Amino acid sequence: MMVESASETIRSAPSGQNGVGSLSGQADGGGGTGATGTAASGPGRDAVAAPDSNGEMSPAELLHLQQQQALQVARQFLLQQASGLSSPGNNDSKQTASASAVQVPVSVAMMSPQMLTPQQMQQILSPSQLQALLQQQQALMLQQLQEYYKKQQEQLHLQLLTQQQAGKQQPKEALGNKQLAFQQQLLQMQQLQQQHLLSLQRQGLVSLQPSQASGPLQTLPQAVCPTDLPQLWKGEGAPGQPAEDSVKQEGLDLTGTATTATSFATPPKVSPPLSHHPLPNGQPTVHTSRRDSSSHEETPSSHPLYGHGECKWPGCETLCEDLGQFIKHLNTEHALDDRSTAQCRVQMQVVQQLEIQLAKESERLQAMMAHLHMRPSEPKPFSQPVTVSADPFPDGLVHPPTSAAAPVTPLRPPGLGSASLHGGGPARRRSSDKFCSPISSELAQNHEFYKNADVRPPFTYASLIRQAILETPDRQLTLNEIYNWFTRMFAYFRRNTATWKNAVRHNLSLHKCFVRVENVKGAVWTVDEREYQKRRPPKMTGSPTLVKNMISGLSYGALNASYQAALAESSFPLLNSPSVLNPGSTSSLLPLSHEDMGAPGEPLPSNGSSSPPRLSPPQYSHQVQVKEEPAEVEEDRRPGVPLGPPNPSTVGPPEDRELEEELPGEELS
DNA sequence: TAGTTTGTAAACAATA
DNA sequence: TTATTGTTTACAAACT
Repeated sequence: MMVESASETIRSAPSGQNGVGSLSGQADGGGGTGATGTAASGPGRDAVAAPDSNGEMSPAELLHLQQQQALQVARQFLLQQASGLSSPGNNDSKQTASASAVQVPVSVAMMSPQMLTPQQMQQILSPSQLQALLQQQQALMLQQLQEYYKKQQEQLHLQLLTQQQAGKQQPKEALGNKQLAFQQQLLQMQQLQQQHLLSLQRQGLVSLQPSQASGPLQTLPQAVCPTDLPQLWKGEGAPGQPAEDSVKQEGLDLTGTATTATSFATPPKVSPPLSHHPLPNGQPTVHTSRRDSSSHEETPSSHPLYGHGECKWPGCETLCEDLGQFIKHLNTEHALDDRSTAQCRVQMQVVQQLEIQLAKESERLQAMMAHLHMRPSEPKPFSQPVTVSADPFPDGLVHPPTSAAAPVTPLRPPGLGSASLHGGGPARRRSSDKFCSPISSELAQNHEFYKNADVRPPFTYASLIRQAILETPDRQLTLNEIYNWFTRMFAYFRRNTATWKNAVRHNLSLHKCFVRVENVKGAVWTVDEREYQKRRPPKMTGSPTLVKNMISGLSYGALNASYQAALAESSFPLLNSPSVLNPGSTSSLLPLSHEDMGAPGEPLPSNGSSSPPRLSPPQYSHQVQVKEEPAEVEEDRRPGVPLGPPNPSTVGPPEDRELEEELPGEELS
């Protein structure tokens, strides 16, 4: 990404010795707050189609705006439809259906069609209930759809008229583009409507009967289609302006307005083999499906492009007495030519776009439903950390989707004071570090946030370094890996590299809790948990029970894994207690320090016993074996042998005694 | 108010 | 020679 390359640029700049790099880093840090590429490339569907800086709206922007509005309403409708499956509405059809005393469970009502299959519904409801419900929902949805699309199209029509009046002095071509955009918007709504109904039909919620298929679906466009709309397509294909060009233009507009439809940038290069009336083969459009499902089967005298005595070709409302006349009209007016091909392409793009948008909206809806569904089991936002991939964060919950399915809102995560947000000058994070939740859970919770938002994490360098190290199975990292962890986890650390890297190195050297170990591969850094705990004595202001739990939690939470492995054989009384010797509880608490235990009042990880152990005992032993040529290096660097370098042979009873002496006292002080 | 902790900057040395 | 890594000192700000 841009950010990476930018940071690499800074990094490659002369930095280390003379501090030149740090100067550049400072200048960088002081100024461009939030103007980084991270923010721009952040999660977001909002990052699409940035509007022009000029005040006037281009047709593409207008179209985009309208698409957004339409989608918004459609989304609401979808949600409404999902939640209102049996909600006691005031609808007429609903009331008629309620005569059959259909009582649908609330749980059913809360489910979306995506969540509740017809089979499940059949299990829940009796056949009569099911049928009544289906009929009722069908009528309700059709009516709602009708109303909704009517409204939207009326609105469009109004806007179109306004545009026409305003654009009277404008060149005809520009006006044509706008009209085309409007027409396309209209088409999109039609398609959305049809597609929605089709999806409902697929799910068995709506049985698209022929009469209904040709009812609202076909009457709607007609009912609300403004009289001047048919001229749009005709005008668009007027002589002197090749339809292909306008479509290309439109294709560009689509590219600009499509949210994620990258395929629009490359419209189909080969014109699909067009016959006179059918749509292109293989095109998964609603037209095709609808034709297959309804029109062709039951009424051979009908045509998907013909309804209510009108030609349903986009933009054409030519009145045709009968089907024969319509066919004639179709063959003459909509024959295989450039214009028809172009219109067909537009339609294809419309359908494509709608499919993508529908998929996105469905995905969003499912994520929302999933989120709402799991909410009751989510007692406290911060007390229950969430799993992030393989991170060894203590948890026991299902991680809510943080990917595209659930876009991360770049808001300040809860619990962060304003001080945690980076601003000018050095950030003094102690307050936030003190008040914030445990770093692991906080990180887990806001992993995506910190990853994408250019926000300074409210943790000290020491705690971050420790977290980085503890996240690895080996509990050791090279300096460069620590760097990478910082940049990977935090967008904030993708800039000012000289500054924070210096700080990292400084912290590594400064704090005794970070132990440098010579490995075969080179030097790696480990965490001496005991030293880390010493660093900042916890404040035991909670209830006696809390303090007690805290102490016991600390007793093994603060221990390095390897050290625990060694201690497992020792006679250390506390560690020999059943709870401590329980591999499950031990491992689940392993990454926690007193800081991770949270501030007083926060739930202790004792309730994390239900969460699965994060590391298996073999992993501990794996950690033990890491350092091959260590001990002497350690000893002459640090006065006391850290428990970080986990060689069982070097870790012995003296350590145990030391721990036995120090631990309770230091934690209680 | 003094001491501590933390962040930042910088100088310097060792090493790849 | 250069970049990276590691150590150390100094200073300022926030906090205890």
